[in-house]
Amino acid sequence: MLDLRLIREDLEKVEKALARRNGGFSVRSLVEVDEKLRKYQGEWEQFNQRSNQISGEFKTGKVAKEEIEKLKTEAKELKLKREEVETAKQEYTEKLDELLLAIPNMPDPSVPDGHDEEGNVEIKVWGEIPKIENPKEHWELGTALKVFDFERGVKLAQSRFTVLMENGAKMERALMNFMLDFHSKRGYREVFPPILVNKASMQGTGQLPKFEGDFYKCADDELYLVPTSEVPVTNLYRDEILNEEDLPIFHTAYTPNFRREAGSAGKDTRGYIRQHQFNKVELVKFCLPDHSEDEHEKLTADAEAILEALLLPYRRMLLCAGDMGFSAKKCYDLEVWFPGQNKYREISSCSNFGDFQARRANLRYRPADGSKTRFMHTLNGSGLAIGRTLAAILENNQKPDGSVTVPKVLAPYLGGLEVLEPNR
RNA sequence: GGAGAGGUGGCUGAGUGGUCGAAAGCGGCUUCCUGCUAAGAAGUUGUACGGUCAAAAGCUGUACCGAGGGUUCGAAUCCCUCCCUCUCCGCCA
Repeated sequence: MLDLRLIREDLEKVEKALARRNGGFSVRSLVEVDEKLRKYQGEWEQFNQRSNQISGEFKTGKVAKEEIEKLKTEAKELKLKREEVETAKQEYTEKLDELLLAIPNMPDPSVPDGHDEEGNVEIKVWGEIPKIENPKEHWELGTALKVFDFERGVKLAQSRFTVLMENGAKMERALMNFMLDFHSKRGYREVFPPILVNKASMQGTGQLPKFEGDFYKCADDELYLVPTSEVPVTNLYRDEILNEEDLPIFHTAYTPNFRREAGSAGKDTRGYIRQHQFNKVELVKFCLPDHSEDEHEKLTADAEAILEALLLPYRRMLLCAGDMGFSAKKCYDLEVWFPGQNKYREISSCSNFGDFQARRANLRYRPADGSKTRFMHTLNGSGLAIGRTLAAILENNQKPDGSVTVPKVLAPYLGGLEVLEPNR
Protein backbone atom coordinates (compact mmCIF):
# COMPACT_ATOMS: atom_id res chain seq x y z
CA MET A 1 0.00 0.00 0.00
CA LEU A 2 1.30 3.41 -0.89
CA ASP A 3 1.41 6.27 1.57
CA LEU A 4 -1.80 8.20 1.08
CA ARG A 5 -0.10 11.34 2.30
CA LEU A 6 2.55 11.03 -0.36
CA ILE A 7 -0.16 10.67 -2.99
CA ARG A 8 -1.82 13.82 -1.71
CA GLU A 9 1.36 15.83 -1.52
CA ASP A 10 3.22 14.70 -4.60
CA LEU A 11 0.78 13.12 -6.98
CA GLU A 12 3.03 13.75 -9.94
CA LYS A 13 5.91 11.81 -8.48
CA VAL A 14 3.66 8.85 -7.71
CA GLU A 15 2.10 8.85 -11.14
CA LYS A 16 5.47 9.07 -12.84
CA ALA A 17 6.79 6.14 -10.85
CA LEU A 18 3.71 3.99 -11.47
CA ALA A 19 3.71 4.81 -15.17
CA ARG A 20 6.87 2.74 -15.44
CA ARG A 21 4.87 -0.37 -14.58
CA ASN A 22 2.64 -2.16 -17.03
CA GLY A 23 -1.06 -1.42 -16.85
CA GLY A 24 -2.89 1.75 -15.93
CA PHE A 25 -3.43 2.75 -12.33
CA SER A 26 -5.81 5.56 -11.62
CA VAL A 27 -4.19 7.45 -8.82
CA ARG A 28 -6.13 10.53 -9.77
CA SER A 29 -9.52 9.00 -9.05
CA LEU A 30 -8.08 8.00 -5.73
CA VAL A 31 -7.33 11.62 -4.94
CA GLU A 32 -10.93 12.58 -5.66
CA VAL A 33 -12.24 9.82 -3.44
CA ASP A 34 -9.85 10.86 -0.72
CA GLU A 35 -11.03 14.47 -0.84
CA LYS A 36 -14.67 13.45 -0.66
CA LEU A 37 -13.98 11.06 2.17
CA ARG A 38 -12.25 13.72 4.21
CA LYS A 39 -15.13 16.10 3.65
CA TYR A 40 -17.70 13.57 4.84
CA GLN A 41 -15.49 12.50 7.70
CA GLY A 42 -15.24 16.10 8.87
CA GLU A 43 -19.00 16.55 8.80
CA TRP A 44 -19.53 13.27 10.58
CA GLU A 45 -17.14 14.30 13.32
CA GLN A 46 -18.91 17.63 13.77
CA PHE A 47 -22.25 15.92 14.25
CA ASN A 48 -20.66 13.65 16.77
CA GLN A 49 -19.15 16.54 18.58
CA ARG A 50 -22.52 18.22 19.02
CA SER A 51 -24.13 14.95 20.10
CA ASN A 52 -21.45 14.53 22.69
CA GLN A 53 -22.10 18.05 23.92
CA ILE A 54 -25.77 17.30 24.35
CA SER A 55 -25.29 14.08 26.24
CA GLY A 56 -22.72 15.95 28.31
CA GLU A 57 -25.46 18.31 29.43
CA PHE A 58 -27.69 15.45 30.44
CA LYS A 59 -24.81 14.04 32.34
CA THR A 60 -24.70 17.06 34.66
CA GLY A 61 -28.33 16.45 35.53
CA LYS A 62 -28.94 20.20 35.55
CA VAL A 63 -30.98 20.48 32.40
CA ALA A 64 -34.12 22.58 32.83
CA LYS A 65 -37.30 20.62 32.22
CA GLU A 66 -38.37 22.64 29.22
CA GLU A 67 -34.90 22.09 27.71
CA ILE A 68 -35.01 18.31 27.90
CA GLU A 69 -37.37 17.73 25.01
CA LYS A 70 -35.63 20.35 22.90
CA LEU A 71 -32.26 18.72 23.33
CA LYS A 72 -33.62 15.27 22.73
CA THR A 73 -35.18 16.41 19.50
CA GLU A 74 -31.96 18.04 18.42
CA ALA A 75 -30.00 14.92 19.21
CA LYS A 76 -32.39 12.79 17.20
CA GLU A 77 -32.10 15.10 14.26
CA LEU A 78 -28.35 15.03 14.55
CA LYS A 79 -28.46 11.29 14.48
CA LEU A 80 -30.39 11.29 11.23
CA LYS A 81 -27.97 13.75 9.66
CA ARG A 82 -25.05 11.74 10.86
CA GLU A 83 -26.46 8.56 9.39
CA GLU A 84 -26.73 10.26 6.04
CA VAL A 85 -23.07 11.24 5.92
CA GLU A 86 -22.12 7.98 7.50
CA THR A 87 -23.36 6.05 4.50
CA ALA A 88 -21.32 8.27 2.21
CA LYS A 89 -18.36 8.08 4.54
CA GLN A 90 -18.43 4.30 4.57
CA GLU A 91 -18.88 4.13 0.85
CA TYR A 92 -15.86 6.31 0.24
CA THR A 93 -13.80 4.53 2.85
CA GLU A 94 -14.40 1.26 1.07
CA LYS A 95 -13.71 2.81 -2.29
CA LEU A 96 -10.47 4.32 -1.06
CA ASP A 97 -9.32 1.03 0.46
CA GLU A 98 -10.19 -0.80 -2.69
CA LEU A 99 -8.21 1.65 -4.81
CA LEU A 100 -5.27 1.76 -2.44
CA LEU A 101 -5.06 -2.02 -2.26
CA ALA A 102 -5.10 -2.31 -6.03
CA ILE A 103 -2.16 0.01 -6.63
CA PRO A 104 1.23 -1.66 -6.94
CA ASN A 105 4.41 -0.45 -5.33
CA MET A 106 6.47 2.29 -6.96
CA PRO A 107 9.63 1.05 -8.62
CA ASP A 108 12.84 2.26 -7.02
CA PRO A 109 14.75 4.87 -9.06
CA SER A 110 17.55 2.32 -9.54
CA VAL A 111 15.18 -0.03 -11.35
CA PRO A 112 15.60 0.11 -15.15
CA ASP A 113 12.76 0.89 -17.54
CA GLY A 114 11.21 -1.95 -19.50
CA HIS A 115 7.99 -3.83 -20.12
CA ASP A 116 9.01 -7.46 -19.86
CA GLU A 117 12.00 -9.71 -19.28
CA GLU A 118 13.72 -8.16 -22.29
CA GLY A 119 14.26 -5.09 -20.15
CA ASN A 120 16.00 -6.92 -17.32
CA VAL A 121 19.65 -6.17 -16.75
CA GLU A 122 22.32 -8.76 -16.09
CA ILE A 123 24.24 -7.75 -12.98
CA LYS A 124 26.64 -10.63 -12.54
CA VAL A 125 27.45 -14.07 -13.82
CA TRP A 126 28.94 -16.81 -11.66
CA GLY A 127 30.39 -20.22 -12.44
CA GLU A 128 31.54 -22.14 -15.48
CA ILE A 129 28.92 -23.42 -17.85
CA PRO A 130 29.64 -27.17 -18.00
CA LYS A 131 30.61 -28.64 -21.36
CA ILE A 132 28.25 -31.54 -21.89
CA GLU A 133 27.69 -33.28 -25.20
CA ASN A 134 24.04 -33.79 -26.07
CA PRO A 135 22.87 -32.84 -22.62
CA LYS A 136 19.61 -34.41 -21.49
CA GLU A 137 16.82 -32.52 -19.85
CA HIS A 138 16.08 -33.12 -16.19
CA TRP A 139 12.83 -35.04 -16.73
CA GLU A 140 14.55 -37.55 -18.93
CA LEU A 141 17.40 -38.00 -16.48
CA GLY A 142 15.10 -37.95 -13.50
CA THR A 143 12.71 -40.52 -14.86
CA ALA A 144 15.53 -42.96 -15.64
CA LEU A 145 17.02 -42.38 -12.19
CA LYS A 146 13.68 -43.01 -10.49
CA VAL A 147 13.74 -39.48 -9.12
CA PHE A 148 10.43 -38.41 -10.66
CA ASP A 149 7.23 -40.25 -11.45
CA PHE A 150 5.22 -37.83 -13.53
CA GLU A 151 2.42 -40.17 -14.58
CA ARG A 152 1.52 -41.22 -11.08
CA GLY A 153 1.56 -37.63 -9.91
CA VAL A 154 -1.12 -36.88 -12.47
CA LYS A 155 -3.06 -39.93 -11.38
CA LEU A 156 -3.00 -38.87 -7.75
CA ALA A 157 -3.87 -35.25 -8.34
CA GLN A 158 -3.77 -33.51 -11.68
CA SER A 159 -1.33 -32.45 -14.34
CA ARG A 160 1.63 -30.51 -12.94
CA PHE A 161 1.76 -32.62 -9.82
CA THR A 162 4.69 -35.00 -9.52
CA VAL A 163 5.68 -37.85 -7.23
CA LEU A 164 9.26 -37.82 -6.03
CA MET A 165 10.49 -41.39 -5.81
CA GLU A 166 13.22 -42.80 -3.61
CA ASN A 167 16.37 -40.83 -4.40
CA GLY A 168 14.24 -37.94 -5.61
CA ALA A 169 12.41 -37.81 -2.31
CA LYS A 170 15.70 -38.04 -0.45
CA MET A 171 17.33 -35.35 -2.55
CA GLU A 172 14.40 -33.01 -2.03
CA ARG A 173 14.58 -33.53 1.70
CA ALA A 174 18.36 -33.18 1.73
CA LEU A 175 18.17 -29.88 -0.12
CA MET A 176 15.53 -28.60 2.24
CA ASN A 177 17.61 -29.42 5.31
CA PHE A 178 20.82 -28.20 3.78
CA MET A 179 19.31 -24.83 2.93
CA LEU A 180 17.66 -24.37 6.32
CA ASP A 181 20.87 -25.26 8.14
CA PHE A 182 22.91 -23.04 5.88
CA HIS A 183 20.75 -19.97 6.44
CA SER A 184 20.37 -20.67 10.15
CA LYS A 185 24.14 -20.47 10.47
CA ARG A 186 24.05 -17.10 8.75
CA GLY A 187 21.70 -15.50 11.24
CA TYR A 188 18.25 -16.42 9.97
CA ARG A 189 15.95 -17.82 12.66
CA GLU A 190 14.02 -20.82 11.48
CA VAL A 191 10.23 -20.89 11.61
CA PHE A 192 7.67 -23.37 10.38
CA PRO A 193 4.39 -21.54 9.86
CA PRO A 194 0.86 -22.66 8.99
CA ILE A 195 0.42 -23.57 5.37
CA LEU A 196 -3.19 -22.44 5.32
CA VAL A 197 -3.60 -18.74 5.95
CA ASN A 198 -6.50 -16.33 6.23
CA LYS A 199 -7.48 -13.48 3.99
CA ALA A 200 -5.84 -10.78 6.11
CA SER A 201 -2.50 -12.51 5.69
CA MET A 202 -2.91 -12.81 1.95
CA GLN A 203 -3.78 -9.14 1.80
CA GLY A 204 -0.89 -8.16 4.04
CA THR A 205 1.75 -9.28 1.59
CA GLY A 206 -0.15 -8.19 -1.52
CA GLN A 207 -1.57 -11.41 -2.98
CA LEU A 208 -5.12 -10.21 -2.35
CA PRO A 209 -7.38 -8.67 -3.40
CA LYS A 210 -5.95 -8.40 -6.90
CA PHE A 211 -4.91 -11.96 -7.68
CA GLU A 212 -7.70 -14.00 -6.10
CA GLY A 213 -7.81 -16.60 -8.89
CA ASP A 214 -4.13 -17.48 -8.64
CA PHE A 215 -4.41 -19.35 -5.38
CA TYR A 216 -6.00 -22.47 -3.94
CA LYS A 217 -8.76 -21.65 -1.55
CA CYS A 218 -10.61 -23.93 0.82
CA ALA A 219 -14.23 -24.43 -0.11
CA ASP A 220 -15.66 -24.39 3.41
CA ASP A 221 -13.25 -22.08 5.18
CA GLU A 222 -11.92 -18.63 4.50
CA LEU A 223 -8.41 -20.08 4.16
CA TYR A 224 -5.85 -20.20 1.38
CA LEU A 225 -3.00 -22.60 0.71
CA VAL A 226 0.13 -20.47 0.86
CA PRO A 227 1.58 -19.59 -2.55
CA THR A 228 4.89 -18.84 -0.80
CA SER A 229 6.16 -18.85 2.79
CA GLU A 230 6.55 -15.11 2.36
CA VAL A 231 2.87 -14.85 3.26
CA PRO A 232 2.83 -16.47 6.71
CA VAL A 233 6.33 -15.36 7.67
CA THR A 234 5.93 -11.70 6.72
CA ASN A 235 2.58 -11.66 8.52
CA LEU A 236 4.14 -13.02 11.72
CA TYR A 237 4.24 -9.55 13.27
CA ARG A 238 1.11 -8.18 11.62
CA ASP A 239 -0.64 -5.52 13.71
CA GLU A 240 2.23 -5.40 16.16
CA ILE A 241 4.47 -2.57 17.28
CA LEU A 242 8.02 -3.80 17.78
CA ASN A 243 10.84 -1.91 19.42
CA GLU A 244 13.61 -0.48 17.30
CA GLU A 245 16.05 -2.73 19.18
CA ASP A 246 14.14 -5.78 17.96
CA LEU A 247 15.15 -5.01 14.39
CA PRO A 248 16.44 -6.33 12.15
CA ILE A 249 14.73 -9.73 12.28
CA PHE A 250 15.79 -12.45 9.86
CA HIS A 251 13.74 -15.60 9.36
CA THR A 252 14.13 -18.63 7.19
CA ALA A 253 11.27 -21.02 6.58
CA TYR A 254 10.48 -24.09 4.59
CA THR A 255 6.95 -24.56 3.31
CA PRO A 256 5.35 -26.24 0.37
CA ASN A 257 3.82 -23.70 -2.00
CA PHE A 258 0.64 -23.95 -4.00
CA ARG A 259 -0.14 -21.96 -7.10
CA ARG A 260 -3.02 -22.34 -9.49
CA GLU A 261 -1.58 -19.89 -11.95
CA ALA A 262 1.48 -22.03 -12.63
CA GLY A 263 1.19 -23.36 -16.11
CA SER A 264 -1.48 -21.06 -17.34
CA ALA A 265 0.96 -19.71 -19.90
CA GLY A 266 1.43 -23.15 -21.41
CA LYS A 267 5.14 -23.04 -20.73
CA ASP A 268 7.16 -25.88 -19.26
CA THR A 269 4.44 -28.41 -19.78
CA ARG A 270 7.01 -31.11 -19.21
CA GLY A 271 9.24 -31.61 -16.26
CA TYR A 272 9.53 -30.39 -12.74
CA ILE A 273 10.03 -26.70 -13.35
CA ARG A 274 6.49 -25.45 -13.13
CA GLN A 275 4.27 -27.28 -10.67
CA HIS A 276 1.10 -26.44 -8.79
CA GLN A 277 2.80 -27.67 -5.63
CA PHE A 278 6.48 -27.11 -4.95
CA ASN A 279 8.84 -26.79 -2.03
CA LYS A 280 10.82 -23.72 -1.19
CA VAL A 281 13.06 -22.40 1.54
CA GLU A 282 12.42 -18.73 2.01
CA LEU A 283 14.36 -15.84 3.51
CA VAL A 284 12.44 -12.99 5.10
CA LYS A 285 13.80 -9.81 6.65
CA PHE A 286 12.25 -7.04 8.71
CA CYS A 287 14.45 -3.97 9.11
CA LEU A 288 14.68 -0.23 9.62
CA PRO A 289 13.84 1.86 6.55
CA ASP A 290 17.41 3.10 6.16
CA HIS A 291 18.80 -0.42 6.04
CA SER A 292 16.59 -2.14 3.51
CA GLU A 293 18.73 -1.33 0.49
CA ASP A 294 21.78 -2.84 2.14
CA GLU A 295 19.82 -5.81 3.48
CA HIS A 296 18.49 -6.47 0.00
CA GLU A 297 22.02 -6.92 -1.34
CA LYS A 298 22.92 -9.17 1.57
CA LEU A 299 19.80 -11.28 1.26
CA THR A 300 20.44 -11.78 -2.44
CA ALA A 301 24.02 -12.77 -1.65
CA ASP A 302 22.71 -15.32 0.87
CA ALA A 303 20.56 -16.92 -1.81
CA GLU A 304 23.49 -16.89 -4.21
CA ALA A 305 25.65 -18.57 -1.60
CA ILE A 306 23.44 -21.66 -1.86
CA LEU A 307 23.97 -21.88 -5.60
CA GLU A 308 27.69 -21.43 -5.10
CA ALA A 309 27.81 -24.12 -2.44
CA LEU A 310 26.06 -26.46 -4.86
CA LEU A 311 28.44 -25.37 -7.66
CA LEU A 312 25.56 -24.38 -9.93
CA PRO A 313 26.32 -21.67 -12.52
CA TYR A 314 23.96 -18.73 -12.29
CA ARG A 315 23.47 -15.11 -13.10
CA ARG A 316 21.81 -12.26 -11.25
CA MET A 317 19.28 -10.15 -13.09
CA LEU A 318 17.95 -6.79 -12.01
CA LEU A 319 14.30 -6.79 -13.01
CA CYS A 320 12.97 -3.88 -14.99
CA ALA A 321 9.96 -1.89 -13.80
CA GLY A 322 7.53 -3.77 -16.04
CA ASP A 323 8.64 -7.25 -14.99
CA MET A 324 8.51 -6.78 -11.23
CA GLY A 325 5.90 -8.26 -8.93
CA PHE A 326 3.05 -6.20 -7.53
CA SER A 327 4.50 -5.46 -4.10
CA ALA A 328 8.17 -5.09 -4.99
CA LYS A 329 10.09 -1.86 -5.09
CA LYS A 330 13.19 -3.52 -6.41
CA CYS A 331 13.85 -7.12 -7.32
CA TYR A 332 16.74 -9.37 -8.30
CA ASP A 333 16.09 -12.68 -9.96
CA LEU A 334 18.68 -15.42 -9.73
CA GLU A 335 18.74 -17.62 -12.78
CA VAL A 336 20.45 -20.97 -12.77
CA TRP A 337 21.93 -22.61 -15.85
CA PHE A 338 20.02 -25.54 -17.35
CA PRO A 339 22.30 -27.35 -19.83
CA GLY A 340 19.50 -29.51 -21.21
CA GLN A 341 17.47 -26.43 -22.03
CA ASN A 342 20.57 -24.43 -22.90
CA LYS A 343 19.43 -21.43 -20.96
CA TYR A 344 19.18 -19.73 -17.60
CA ARG A 345 15.97 -20.23 -15.66
CA GLU A 346 14.66 -18.38 -12.63
CA ILE A 347 15.37 -20.12 -9.35
CA SER A 348 15.09 -17.28 -6.86
CA SER A 349 13.47 -13.90 -6.62
CA CYS A 350 14.80 -11.47 -4.03
CA SER A 351 12.71 -8.40 -3.40
CA ASN A 352 12.80 -5.26 -1.36
CA PHE A 353 9.26 -4.11 -0.60
CA GLY A 354 10.13 -0.93 1.26
CA ASP A 355 7.20 -0.10 3.53
CA PHE A 356 4.61 -1.35 1.02
CA GLN A 357 3.81 -4.63 2.77
CA ALA A 358 4.36 -3.05 6.18
CA ARG A 359 1.53 -0.62 5.50
CA ARG A 360 -0.77 -3.41 4.39
CA ALA A 361 0.10 -5.68 7.26
CA ASN A 362 0.51 -2.86 9.79
CA LEU A 363 4.07 -3.80 10.73
CA ARG A 364 5.39 -1.00 12.87
CA TYR A 365 8.20 -0.25 15.27
CA ARG A 366 8.79 2.28 17.98
CA PRO A 367 11.95 4.33 17.38
CA ALA A 368 14.49 4.17 20.21
CA ASP A 369 13.93 7.84 21.04
CA GLY A 370 10.30 7.04 21.82
CA SER A 371 8.86 9.09 18.97
CA LYS A 372 5.92 8.23 16.74
CA THR A 373 5.61 4.68 15.44
CA ARG A 374 6.97 4.03 11.96
CA PHE A 375 6.50 1.33 9.37
CA MET A 376 9.39 -1.08 9.04
CA HIS A 377 10.68 -2.40 5.74
CA THR A 378 10.26 -5.96 4.58
CA LEU A 379 12.27 -8.10 2.19
CA ASN A 380 12.25 -11.65 1.05
CA GLY A 381 13.83 -14.03 -1.36
CA SER A 382 13.81 -17.68 -2.27
CA GLY A 383 16.76 -19.41 -0.83
CA LEU A 384 15.97 -21.46 -2.96
CA ALA A 385 13.15 -23.09 -4.86
CA ILE A 386 13.93 -26.72 -4.09
CA GLY A 387 12.37 -28.45 -7.09
CA ARG A 388 14.19 -26.27 -9.54
CA THR A 389 17.40 -26.75 -7.61
CA LEU A 390 16.98 -30.50 -7.89
CA ALA A 391 16.29 -30.22 -11.62
CA ALA A 392 19.34 -27.98 -12.08
CA ILE A 393 21.56 -30.43 -10.20
CA LEU A 394 20.41 -33.26 -12.46
CA GLU A 395 21.14 -31.32 -15.63
CA ASN A 396 24.43 -29.76 -14.58
CA ASN A 397 25.88 -32.86 -12.92
CA GLN A 398 24.89 -35.40 -15.55
CA LYS A 399 27.35 -37.91 -17.01
CA PRO A 400 27.16 -39.42 -20.50
CA ASP A 401 25.88 -42.70 -19.01
CA GLY A 402 22.91 -40.91 -17.47
CA SER A 403 24.23 -40.93 -13.93
CA VAL A 404 24.37 -37.80 -11.84
CA THR A 405 26.93 -36.80 -9.26
CA VAL A 406 25.57 -35.48 -6.00
CA PRO A 407 26.96 -32.13 -4.78
CA LYS A 408 29.46 -32.71 -1.97
CA VAL A 409 27.69 -30.42 0.46
CA LEU A 410 24.65 -32.68 0.33
CA ALA A 411 26.58 -35.82 1.26
CA PRO A 412 25.92 -35.48 5.01
CA TYR A 413 22.22 -35.32 4.27
CA LEU A 414 22.20 -38.35 2.04
CA GLY A 415 24.09 -40.89 4.08
CA GLY A 416 27.13 -40.54 1.88
CA LEU A 417 25.32 -41.06 -1.42
CA GLU A 418 27.67 -39.71 -4.10
CA VAL A 419 26.17 -40.70 -7.40
CA LEU A 420 22.64 -41.32 -8.66
CA GLU A 421 22.78 -44.21 -11.08
CA PRO A 422 20.17 -45.58 -13.47
CA ASN A 423 19.10 -49.21 -13.18
CA ARG A 424 19.56 -49.26 -9.47
C1' G B 1 -18.93 -33.10 16.92
C1' G B 2 -21.47 -32.26 22.28
C1' A B 3 -21.55 -29.07 26.94
C1' G B 4 -19.93 -24.76 29.34
C1' A B 5 -16.97 -20.14 30.13
C1' G B 6 -15.00 -15.92 28.15
C1' G B 7 -12.96 -11.90 24.72
C1' U B 8 -11.14 -4.75 28.37
C1' G B 9 -4.77 -0.82 27.54
C1' G B 10 2.49 -3.92 26.89
C1' C B 11 0.79 -7.80 30.70
C1' U B 12 -2.52 -9.32 34.99
C1' G B 13 -7.23 -7.81 36.11
C1' A B 14 -11.76 -4.40 38.02
C1' G B 15 -15.94 -2.32 35.93
C1' U B 16 -21.19 -0.32 35.81
C1' G B 17 -26.17 2.91 31.28
C1' G B 18 -23.56 8.97 31.90
C1' U B 19 -18.47 11.40 36.51
C1' C B 20 -14.79 5.66 31.70
C1' G B 21 -9.68 6.09 27.29
C1' A B 22 -11.33 3.17 31.21
C1' A B 23 -9.74 1.33 38.82
C1' A B 24 -5.73 -1.34 40.80
C1' G B 25 -1.26 -4.01 40.28
C1' C B 26 2.90 -5.34 37.26
C1' G B 27 6.04 -3.70 33.51
C1' G B 28 8.08 0.82 30.86
C1' C B 29 9.80 5.99 31.09
C1' U B 30 11.32 10.58 34.00
C1' U B 31 12.99 12.74 38.45
C1' C B 32 14.47 12.40 43.67
C1' C B 33 16.96 9.58 47.46
C1' U B 34 20.74 6.05 48.92
C1' G B 35 28.85 4.07 48.19
C1' C B 36 27.17 0.31 43.87
C1' U B 37 23.25 -3.23 43.29
C1' A B 38 18.73 -3.98 45.62
C1' A B 39 14.93 -1.37 47.97
C1' G B 40 12.11 3.34 48.45
C1' A B 41 9.34 8.21 47.03
C1' A B 42 6.86 11.31 43.33
C1' G B 43 5.28 11.95 38.50
C1' U B 44 4.32 9.89 33.76
C1' U B 45 2.62 5.99 30.51
C1' G B 46 -2.32 3.28 24.21
C1' U B 47 -3.37 3.67 18.80
C1' A B 48 -5.27 6.02 14.43
C1' C B 49 -7.20 10.09 11.75
C1' G B 50 -8.24 15.50 11.62
C1' G B 51 -7.49 20.82 13.45
C1' U B 52 -4.01 24.51 15.43
C1' C B 53 1.61 25.37 14.54
C1' A B 54 6.93 26.99 9.82
C1' A B 55 7.82 22.26 12.24
C1' A B 56 8.17 19.48 16.73
C1' A B 57 6.15 19.81 21.46
C1' G B 58 1.81 21.30 23.38
C1' C B 59 -3.25 22.11 23.06
C1' U B 60 -7.68 20.47 20.75
C1' G B 61 -11.70 17.36 17.92
C1' U B 62 -13.32 12.36 16.52
C1' A B 63 -13.03 7.13 16.78
C1' C B 64 -11.39 2.63 19.14
C1' C B 65 -12.90 -2.02 25.63
C1' G B 66 -13.10 -9.07 19.53
C1' A B 67 -16.23 -7.54 14.63
C1' G B 68 -20.89 -5.81 12.76
C1' G B 69 -25.86 -4.19 13.69
C1' G B 70 -29.88 -2.53 17.33
C1' U B 71 -32.18 0.10 21.86
C1' U B 72 -31.08 5.14 24.16
C1' C B 73 -30.24 12.13 24.48
C1' G B 74 -26.02 8.86 26.04
C1' A B 75 -23.38 1.89 25.57
C1' A B 76 -17.10 -1.26 27.52
C1' U B 77 -21.83 -1.78 30.25
C1' C B 78 -28.53 -3.83 27.70
C1' C B 79 -30.34 -6.79 23.00
C1' C B 80 -29.22 -9.52 18.21
C1' U B 81 -25.71 -11.74 14.62
C1' C B 82 -20.90 -13.29 13.51
C1' C B 83 -15.70 -14.34 14.60
C1' C B 84 -12.15 -16.00 17.97
C1' U B 85 -10.12 -18.10 22.57
C1' C B 86 -10.28 -21.31 26.81
C1' U B 87 -12.15 -25.66 29.82
C1' C B 88 -14.53 -30.52 29.96
C1' C B 89 -16.34 -34.78 27.01
C1' G B 90 -15.94 -37.43 22.31
C1' C B 91 -12.74 -38.40 18.09
C1' C B 92 -7.86 -38.36 16.35
C1' A B 93 -1.63 -38.16 14.22
